[in-house]
Amino acid sequence: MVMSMPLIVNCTHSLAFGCGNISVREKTLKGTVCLGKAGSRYGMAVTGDETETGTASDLTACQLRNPSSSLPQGVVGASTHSSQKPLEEALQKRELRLMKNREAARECRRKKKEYVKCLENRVAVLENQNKTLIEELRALKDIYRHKVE
DNA sequence: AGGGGGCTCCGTCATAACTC
DNA sequence: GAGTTATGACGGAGCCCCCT
Repeated sequence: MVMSMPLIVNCTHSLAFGCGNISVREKTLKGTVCLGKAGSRYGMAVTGDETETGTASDLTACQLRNPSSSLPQGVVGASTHSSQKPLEEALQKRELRLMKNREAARECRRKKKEYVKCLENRVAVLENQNKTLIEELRALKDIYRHKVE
């Protein structure tokens, strides 16, 4: 995407996804572009300057997916030398967290879809406007040409 | 029929950003 | 600073289409 100026698109459904600047935050393992929270949390941004940072994304998928690392503190190995209660509590806490995150992910995807649809609509509107303006310009040029002749 | 590729959706993880 | 929320990345599952 090449944009010299951030294109602000007024979109009633923009919600968390503003239409600001999109910057390439980092290069990932798959080589996909990460739409970072560069401008602000509530803005997608498009700028010319790309940065490449060494973050957790530089790790392998396996390194990132150590299952035990995601367990609440105290869960790993807790069963070996403590009663069952803290373990159960921790597992419950984890379940709750996963459930909340599941919901959050759903909502986030819904908003993103809505945002994309909104942008597509905006593109259609602008294309129509552009066509109309071109027509208008052509007509005015015609009128002018006839006048000078 | 079945297998491969592309697409979409979902759950999970990691982490930045936010809140208290 | 700890806890919470939002979101990109990733991998798996299911579906569809096309080719053999």
